Parts: sequence; C-alpha cells; structure tokens
Amino acid sequence: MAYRETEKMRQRKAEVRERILRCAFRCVSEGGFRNAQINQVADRAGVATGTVYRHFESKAELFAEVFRLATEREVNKVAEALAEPGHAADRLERALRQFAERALHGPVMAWSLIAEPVDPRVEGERLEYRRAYAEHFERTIGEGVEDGSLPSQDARLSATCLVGAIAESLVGPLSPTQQAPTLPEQPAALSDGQIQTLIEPILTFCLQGVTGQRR
Amino acid sequence: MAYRETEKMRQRKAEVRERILRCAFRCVSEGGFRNAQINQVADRAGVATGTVYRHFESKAELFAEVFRLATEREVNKVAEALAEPGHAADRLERALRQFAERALHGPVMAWSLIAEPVDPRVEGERLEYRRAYAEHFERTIGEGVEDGSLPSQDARLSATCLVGAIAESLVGPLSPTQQAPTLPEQPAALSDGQIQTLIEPILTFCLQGVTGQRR
DNA sequence: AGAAGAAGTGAATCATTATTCATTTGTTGT
DNA sequence: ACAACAAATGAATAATGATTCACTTCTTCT
Repeated sequence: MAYRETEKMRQRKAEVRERILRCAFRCVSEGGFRNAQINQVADRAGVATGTVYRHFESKAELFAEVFRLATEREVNKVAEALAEPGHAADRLERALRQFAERALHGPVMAWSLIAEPVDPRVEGERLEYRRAYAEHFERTIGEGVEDGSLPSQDARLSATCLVGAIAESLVGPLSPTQQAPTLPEQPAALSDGQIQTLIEPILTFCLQGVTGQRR
Repeated sequence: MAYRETEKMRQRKAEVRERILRCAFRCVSEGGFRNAQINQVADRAGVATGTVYRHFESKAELFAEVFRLATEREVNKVAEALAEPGHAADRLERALRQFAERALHGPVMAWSLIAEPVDPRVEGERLEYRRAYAEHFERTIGEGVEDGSLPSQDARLSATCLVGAIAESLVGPLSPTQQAPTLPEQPAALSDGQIQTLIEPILTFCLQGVTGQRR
C-alpha cells in the first residue's frame, strides 16, 4: 500500500467542502437560488466544476445543505429568544419580532428561505425549516398553556398559524422588485422605522391569536 | 380579397383556445404544475404542439392563465361568503371555513395554488391571488372596524396574516406524500371529520387574531 | 525515486422541454 | 374552381445547465 488518507488530507478536504458550501451560500444570499449555478459556485470557490461533485452528491443536495445552514442560524436565534425568561406571550413576542427584523435586514436570503420558488428537493428542506420554527413556538405555547398564562389551545396549530402569518406578512416587503431581468433579485431595503411600523400590527394579530386577549 | 375572418371561425378559435386551457387545467389538477408539459396538454386537447403557441404566447402565459382561472373560482367563493349578511367576524369565519374545506377537498390543485414551486412568472400570479384574498378580507375587517364590531387595527396586515395563517396550516395536510417518483403528486385525502378537526383550531387562532377576543 | 492510489479538472455529454417554422390543410369570397 | 389567406401541424431546433469521465496532478508510503 502506498497511499492512506491522512489527517491533514481529511482536513483539507473538509476545508474545500466548506469553502464550496460558503460560496454557494453567498451566491444565494446575493441572487437567490435561481441565480446559483454550479459553475458559478465552483468559480467562486476556485475549484473546477467536477470538484463540487466530489463533495456533494448533486446540485439539489448542495443547495439543500445551504438551506439548512442558513436556516439553522435563524431557527437558533428564535430558539434563544424563546428560551429567555418571561411569560410565554412575552417570549413569543420577542422571538417573532426578532424573526421579522432579521428577515427584513437580509431580505434576499430571507426571501429565498421563505418564498422563492425552488427545486422540490430544496422545498423539502423548507418544509422542515418551517416545522422547526413551529416546533419551537409550539413548545413555548405549550408551556404557557401549562402554567395558565395562555388559554387552552391546539399548540401545534397555533404555532403553524404563527409561522404562516409572519411569513406571509413578510413576503410582500421582501419580494424582489424585479427590475432589470439581468440583475434579477433586487432586495427591498427598508429603514428601521419602516420595519417597526410593519412589525407592530403583525405582532398584534399573532399575539391576539395566541392569547385571545386584546393587545 | 378572398379570406376574411368570419364569426364561425372566431368561435372555433375561441373553442380551441378554451379546450387547451381546460386541458391544461386538468393536467395541473391531476399532477400539479410540474407535470404539465405543453406536449401533454396538446395531446390531451387533440391539437399539435404548435397550435398551443398559436393561442398562447408561451408556456408561462398559458399556465398563468390556468392559475388565474383556478383562482377566480376560489376567490369568488370567498367573496360570496364575505358578502352574506352578518357581523364581520361571522362572515370571516364562514369564508375561512369554506376556503379550508374547499382546499382540502381538491388537494392537488389547492397545493399547486398555495405551495407548489412554480415558474417565477406563475409565481407572480400567486402573489396576486393571495393579495386578492387579502383584499376581500381587508374590506370585511375594515367594515367591522367601522361598525365597531371589531377593534381598531391595520386591516391590511390582519388580512395578510389571515391568508398566511390559513395557507400555512393547510400546507402540511395538502403536501403530496411523494410516494413513487413515477406517480408524483399523490393527493392526501381526508375525511370530513378530520377536516373539521383540523379547521377548528385554525379558525380560533384567526378569529382571535382579528377580534382580540377569546373564542 | 517510484508505485499506488486519491483528488482535481473542465470540456464534452446528456437530458429535458420549450419553442420555431417550413409545409400541409382548411376556409372564404368571387 | 380558384385565388388568397389563415390555421394547424409536428419534426427539428434551441437553450439551458446539470452531470460525467478520461485524464492530470497531488499525496503518501516504501
């Protein structure tokens, strides 16, 4: 025998893989999934097309992983906000607010995650990602019901509704105003003031939906 | 001169156009947009591929029109329900209930309209369609605020949240359980009982969101 | 240094479908 | 019946972009 995979190599491979992933991520956050071609990703990562396929089964798998990566960040932020101390309703409010603020600050990626038409295999990730949010919300709602701070309800459905309501409210503001077809995904930048104005009524609706109380 | 378009011809053309449209519609309601190819549509309509292009600018335009067609029905149903007499909240409830019931009874088309990944130009129709729902809801909410039966609120945002909440809640139940990749879009048939069980908590959330009152 | 094997390369290939267009068929009015 | 024009045809083309693979380069170990 003459060649045996060594630690150094393993690391280098992992680095290349990660570089590709990062570049794919950047492609998406600049132009959405539809502008992210394998060739572009490869160019950007400074590797050949074929190399991408050495590290990822297929385009769909690569971008599914990009989706996961982007998603984890966001879901974790929400999970953190929900883990803070306080009443369930307050925690939900903070989490929802953060979700919306973050989305509006990174509109291209947010739009890609929430609403961009994508390959069905990537769409699968989206369903999971939405379920992940919903599960976190569900847990918090469940806690609120448990401790009596929220009225009895189907926590899972309420959580799903929360996700839907907030996502839908953001679709409009996030939607790319497709200007030149050559520069496709133009983000819609909003001022902090606009963002707050937008968020308040959404929160009102969502919290009323969960609490059954006028806010 | 020897040929002049006659009424008979105009009618025949319109018939062909409509037949194509209908067949495209059926393709979608059986297998979603992704299984609807021009060739299939043409075959089904008993015309040649090229004929489709004599009646429609492009595939996207054909399917955008299919989308519109399918949408109009549904939006009209909602509009009718909202036009019935009664308090705003009750009308909203009836409309939402109907929306959900209809969707769950025609799951493939509903999923295509609500959540299937589609060509961007068809996606544009989807945005309009969601806005159309939202506008109807908005009007009713506005009336409720006006007559004091609903609390003051941003009717547009509330309406958007309603659309999002209900759509999201339906995505799960409507999602094709992709079984054999050869028979792609399997609808998820639900019993009436299941449907009711599913709808109630959605309605509770939505109505609480709008009314701010425990239901 | 050289053998053995792994990773990287990127031009060529493949697959999928939308779209076109030269040709055929049908319709109208004289 | 025929000229003039329109509509229909569907095989051929085009376009896109993912994926492959024969070959080159790099690593490791003796």
